[in-house]
Amino acid sequence: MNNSGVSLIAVVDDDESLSRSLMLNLETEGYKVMTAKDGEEGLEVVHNHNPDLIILDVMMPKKDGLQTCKEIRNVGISTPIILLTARSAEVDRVLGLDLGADDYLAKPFGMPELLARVRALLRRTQVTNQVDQVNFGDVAVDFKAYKAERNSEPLELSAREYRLLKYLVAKEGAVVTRDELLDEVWGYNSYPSTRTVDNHIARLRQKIELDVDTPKHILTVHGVGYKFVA
Amino acid sequence: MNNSGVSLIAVVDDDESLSRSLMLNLETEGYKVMTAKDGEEGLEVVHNHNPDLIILDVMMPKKDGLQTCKEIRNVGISTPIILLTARSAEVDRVLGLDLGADDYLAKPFGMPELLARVRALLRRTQVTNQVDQVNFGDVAVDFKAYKAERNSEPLELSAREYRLLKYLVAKEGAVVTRDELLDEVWGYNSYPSTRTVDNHIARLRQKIELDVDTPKHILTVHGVGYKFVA
DNA sequence: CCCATTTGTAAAGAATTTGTAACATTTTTG
DNA sequence: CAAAAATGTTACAAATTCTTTACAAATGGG
Repeated sequence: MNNSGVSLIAVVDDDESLSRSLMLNLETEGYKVMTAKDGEEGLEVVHNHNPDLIILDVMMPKKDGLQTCKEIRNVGISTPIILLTARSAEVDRVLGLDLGADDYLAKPFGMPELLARVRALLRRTQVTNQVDQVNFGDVAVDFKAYKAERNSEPLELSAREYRLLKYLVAKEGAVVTRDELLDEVWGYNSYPSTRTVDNHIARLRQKIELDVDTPKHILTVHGVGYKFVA
Repeated sequence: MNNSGVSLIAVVDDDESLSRSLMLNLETEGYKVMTAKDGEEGLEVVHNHNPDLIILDVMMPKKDGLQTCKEIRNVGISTPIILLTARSAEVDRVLGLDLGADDYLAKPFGMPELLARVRALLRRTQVTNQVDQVNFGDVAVDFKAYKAERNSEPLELSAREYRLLKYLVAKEGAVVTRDELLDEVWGYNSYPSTRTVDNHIARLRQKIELDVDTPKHILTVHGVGYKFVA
C-alpha cells in the first residue's frame, strides 16, 4: 500500500497502446500506476518503487516477461505478478514452468476481467506489505532495499531468506506453521517438504542469531511451527 | 471452525468423480467435508451446516456456481468461497469475483494448489471467532503465540496441551466428554483410549493448578467428563 | 560454458512428546 | 460398608518432531 491507502501497480509492456489503456483503466479504479517498456526497465521500476502488484507482458524486447518474472522472484521479491500472454495456448505452456507468477491472462482479455484479477490478488496478498524494516538484537534488516547488517557489518541473506524472515516478522509474536510458510513464502506453484522450511530456518538462524544453540528471535514451538520475537 | 479445531468444507459440484477426489484429498488433510450435487443442494448444506469454506463449481445443473455464489452473499453469508471454472470460461471468473468469491481456480488444477489455497483462505478468514487468550488465577495463556505464564514465569505447555486447554476454554462452563475431546482435540486420524485424555488432563493440572489435589479450573465431573471455569 | 551461490532433499542423531500400563485413590452403588 | 467403577499418579518405551550435516540439482553471472 506504499504508505497510503493507494496501491501502486507496475505495468511492464512494450505495446504502448495496451500499456496506455491499462494505465487509464487502473487509474480510473483508483490505483497509482507506473509503466516500463521492457523487462530491464521493469526491474528498475520494481526495485526503486516497490509496487504492490506487477503486470508483466510475456512478449517484450530485451528481457521477456518470463525471464523478468523469474528474476524478480529470485531476488526475493514476493510482490504479486500477473502475466499477460499472447494466446491461451501459451498460458498452458507457461503454467508448466514454475515462474512464481500469481496469475495469468491470455490476450485479448476484457478489461473488467483484468481489474477483477487485480482486485483479487491485492486482496489476497497484503499480509507482508506492511513490513519495511526491522531491528532486533544487533541486527537491522531493510526489506525494501534488501539489505541487512549486524553491528554495521553487512549480512548476506538470500532471496528466500528475506521472504521467510519478512513473513515471520509480519506475524511477530504469533506462531507460524510450516505449511503456512510454504504457502505464503514458497507460493502455490512449488511444493517442497516441510523439512525444507526447517533447513531455511536453520540457515537464517546461523546468520542472525548470536548463539545458534539458544535462538532469541526465531523460536521453535515444538509440534507447531516457528515464531519471531524482536 | 465449528467450535473445534476441525474446519468444515462444503464441496458443491455435479462432477462426481471430481467431487469424490476433492473429498478424499480434503479429508486426508484433516478437514470435515460435505458434498452437494448442485447449487440448490449446496445452498441447503450451507444454511444447515454453516461450513467454514465453500468450494463451488461454476458449471452445474439447476443452479450454477455464479448464481449460487450470489445468493449466498445476498443472504449475508460471508463464508469464503473458491470458484472452480473451466479454462475458457473466463468471463465467468470475472462475474464470480464481483459476486464476492474469494478465490478462483481454473480447471484442470493440481490438487496441491487447491489444498494450498484452501489452507491460505482459511487462515485469512478464520482469525475471528476463536479463543486466542485466557486468564485465570495467576495464569495467562496466549494461544496464538503458544505462550503461557504463571505469575510472569514462563509455563511450558506442549502442543497438545495447548489444544486441549483451548478447547476446554472455548466451552467454558460446559462439561466436555472424553470422547468429544478425542474427536476434536486428537482428531479422526488417531484413536487413543479415553484414559489418554485423563493423563493429559493430569499433566495440564500439574502445570496450571495451584493445588493439584483441589483443582480450581479444570474440574472433573464424575461419570461425564471435564469442564473449565476461569 | 564454467563457476559460485542458492536451494531442496535425505539421513542420522538429539530432543521432546505421547500413549499406555500398572498401581493408587476416590467416588458411586448396591 | 464393601465391591465395583471411575479417576488420578507415576514411570517408561515408542513415536514424533527437530536439528545438523552433507550433497546434488538448479540458477545467474561472468
